[in-house]
Amino acid sequence: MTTPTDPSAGLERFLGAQLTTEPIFLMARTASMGSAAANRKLAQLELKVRHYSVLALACGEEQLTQRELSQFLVLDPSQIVAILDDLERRGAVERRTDPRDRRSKIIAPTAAGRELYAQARALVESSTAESLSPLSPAEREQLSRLLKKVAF
Amino acid sequence: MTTPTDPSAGLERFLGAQLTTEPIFLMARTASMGSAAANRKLAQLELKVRHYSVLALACGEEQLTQRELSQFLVLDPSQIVAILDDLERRGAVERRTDPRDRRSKIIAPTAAGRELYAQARALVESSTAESLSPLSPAEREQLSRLLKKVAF
DNA sequence: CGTCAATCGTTGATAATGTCAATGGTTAAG
DNA sequence: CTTAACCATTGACATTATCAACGATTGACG
Repeated sequence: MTTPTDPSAGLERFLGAQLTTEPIFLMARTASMGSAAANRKLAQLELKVRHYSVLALACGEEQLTQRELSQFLVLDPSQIVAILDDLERRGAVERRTDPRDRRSKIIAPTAAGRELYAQARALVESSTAESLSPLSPAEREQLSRLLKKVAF
Repeated sequence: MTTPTDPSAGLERFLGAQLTTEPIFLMARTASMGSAAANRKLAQLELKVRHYSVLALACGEEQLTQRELSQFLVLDPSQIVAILDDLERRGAVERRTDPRDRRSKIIAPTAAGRELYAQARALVESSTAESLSPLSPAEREQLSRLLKKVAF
């Protein structure tokens, strides 16, 4: 189970580079590698992290409109449309016009959607477990905590 | 100096969502917002983070070939070509064929390039300062440390 | 009540990025 | 001297990002 073209090969020489200090670079790199890894795993369900994220939110407690999805995921509303078209075509979610505001639509998961989410979630979990393997459990907690603080 | 369309508006309702637990999502969101903010600042120098990153590495101690740049930045070699075309056209860097292996080229900064880097760096610093404002100095250190551990 | 501005999802056009195969020049191994 | 591998580059193509416009709906205000 070797990573195809491991990006961290013989780069030790440059670890002292000033860029390595910049959080923006570190975040870009980790996010890039992380989602790439997750995408590889999710491929067996014909999903991408984008779809997974939307599905996850749809399966949550709170009901989200597409507008809220776009804000939460930092994606253009038009992209949400595309993602939902995919998920709806697969019968994983439904669009229900919000009775309290008939302009917006609430995204609701189907039974199959919840099932799909469960499987996808397991894959993502294993993926992040691998990605964060250089960290101790305590450090992973720390990382999540700090990221969450920054993200909102 | 207000952020155009602040993505963190009235999202408190969803902070309990399970997605918020997933590091992959948190990293994607922070990286997305972070680089967007940095790009806005760098725009006044007609730069993007991509260019900044390459320029930064070029200005570092170690000499990098394009191949090494592509690995370090997790970008396809062809994209490095495009970025270097931009930077070289601006007279910020030069491509020098590596005397020890005439296949590869070493990227070297010009005087103007170093000057440009200095300005860009200041902008990026201020951008990350804003992005990480919810964190204490100690926490920022922590975050960088953990990210670096994951990134390599 | 009726206007009018604002908002939502959607579509479509266009730019920016990502991905991948193929090429000429170069190198290392045998 | 041949062959396989590697590098930068190009070009084709897919994915994603960005933005303007539209019909439908809402809320505010006269």
